[in-house]
Amino acid sequence: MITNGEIVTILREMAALYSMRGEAFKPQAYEKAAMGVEESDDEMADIHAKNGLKGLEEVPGVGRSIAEHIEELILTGKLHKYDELKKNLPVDIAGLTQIPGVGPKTVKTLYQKLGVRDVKDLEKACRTGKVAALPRFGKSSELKILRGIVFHADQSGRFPIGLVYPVVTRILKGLEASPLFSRVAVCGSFRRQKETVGDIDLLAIAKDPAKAMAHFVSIDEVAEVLQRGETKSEIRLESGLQIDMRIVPEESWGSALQYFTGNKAHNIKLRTIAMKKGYKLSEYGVFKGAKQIAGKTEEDVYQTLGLDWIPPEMRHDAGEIEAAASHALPLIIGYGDVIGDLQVQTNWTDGRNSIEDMALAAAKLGREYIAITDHTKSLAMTGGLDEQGLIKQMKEIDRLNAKLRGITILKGAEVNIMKDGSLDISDEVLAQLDVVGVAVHSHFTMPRAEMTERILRALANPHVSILFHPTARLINQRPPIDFDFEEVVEAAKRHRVALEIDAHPYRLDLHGALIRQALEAGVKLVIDTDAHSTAELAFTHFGEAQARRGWATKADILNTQPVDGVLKYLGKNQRKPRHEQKKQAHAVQRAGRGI
DNA sequence: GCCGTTTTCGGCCCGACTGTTTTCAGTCG
Repeated sequence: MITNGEIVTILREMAALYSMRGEAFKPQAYEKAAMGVEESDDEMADIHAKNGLKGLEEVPGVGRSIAEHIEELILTGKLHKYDELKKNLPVDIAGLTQIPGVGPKTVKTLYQKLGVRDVKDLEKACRTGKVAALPRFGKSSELKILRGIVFHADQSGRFPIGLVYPVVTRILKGLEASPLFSRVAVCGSFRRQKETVGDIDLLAIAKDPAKAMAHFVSIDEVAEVLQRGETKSEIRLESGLQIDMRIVPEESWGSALQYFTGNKAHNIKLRTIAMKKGYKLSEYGVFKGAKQIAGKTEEDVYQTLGLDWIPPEMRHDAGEIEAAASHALPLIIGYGDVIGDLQVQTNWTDGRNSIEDMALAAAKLGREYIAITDHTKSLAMTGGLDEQGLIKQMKEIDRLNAKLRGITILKGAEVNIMKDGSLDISDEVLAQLDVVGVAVHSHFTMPRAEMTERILRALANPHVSILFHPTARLINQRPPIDFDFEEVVEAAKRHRVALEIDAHPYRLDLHGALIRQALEAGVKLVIDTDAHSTAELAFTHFGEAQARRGWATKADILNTQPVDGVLKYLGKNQRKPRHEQKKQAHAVQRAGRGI
């Protein structure tokens, strides 16, 4: 099956190919369509299977003609038009244009004049000085391309936000402390708290921009200055992370903040709205003719366009603009609203710290309760606990709860879902736990139908309270498992099982679109850190960001409530079966005693 | 090629930086 990613790559190449032919507006159209596919929550193949060509045409930027292209790709895996265009230019366009400074026109010139087909050819051409000899090229163009190639070879792709968060926070603090800047903010995907960030966009106000820029390009960790101007500069840190800075006049702060936060699709829509109202929107403000009518704050930019202010996490043209226009944006959960953590690992299995250390560290962060959820026995590599281990751990938790003040420790487990959907801990022991999380940790590539069955069977166990990291993806490392999310959501609702937003920076699972889908079905969610050390207990922030992107309110997230509320909700999940079990047990006992 | 509270035709987001040009094309975000 062809994936959205593959379709996006082909549409982007088509855009480049048309651009090389000097076509005027097709390139933008294909670019836009690529963006629409990229932002789509659903696979094009699924949309096509359900609603055919019509369904595809509903994707933003996709019209009749591109929908037919996508259909052809889905059905045959090929695209005639693409092959035809490519015949004249049989080169690795996607690869070449990934190199900074190399765009479609450059690719064309390089092929026609030097026969460059891929990055390897280009590197050779650069090293032999052939590129510098081309018209409109020179020594420094050649060097820039070469540097781009070398950089790309050992560092490609995007960084998980959790990885860059400490670095960015530190740099931001440093710049804020400098008297040269009167204001500094991080924009871009970092401000939107996207799961991964490609580079960091800084925005600043400075009395003396030249001096301020000079300071910026010489901060400690800089490995290379890529660009340096009066109002715009780019640097690369030793870690490979690129940081751009723009300095804007004070009266443009709000519109610049808005503009550089994006995302692109969101911005294009805003500009279109501005245009229709007879305004012009740029990073410098909202203008009516030559007169600036808004832009000092982000709020007044949105207001001038007839919109409520939209939280950055929601800005990716997924209905938020329409909701803002009709004043129907939900009041989403705030940072710090989560007061408990329902997935925490300790040194009883693969965590680094003791139960007590984790509890104390969580209390320090202001958490009111945590659930200890160590792995279970079938996950041998983690030293998973068996029934006896869990019973022993419960006693230790009782001891600590009697001793510690200010935090409640709940008894839990991250119970492994076996290949057939059964759980590897007996119901008798599960019944004694406060929090039974279940999760998939193996056999990730099962066919969709089987995987769905597997999860449904696990959720049907009456003791289960939470489905941990439902898609099991690892960002940049492992794709999500394939299952029918709709069916799982329905089952979760039926069995009163909460779905987890795992805040660990490599998981962030569920992601925004799935969160919205779960909430629309009326399922409750929890935000957990999945911490394996005391330091990782701070990950909650990233889970809250995911929840905000998924339009979740405070009421949608169980662990924004005090511990009693959570236990009550989880208990309801278990009460009936537990009650019946007890009745049964009593009956057995009575029978045994001959009563 | 897409799209529509100005449009089914006629528009299409906007601006900075670089390199190499002697006024601007290409790239990027």
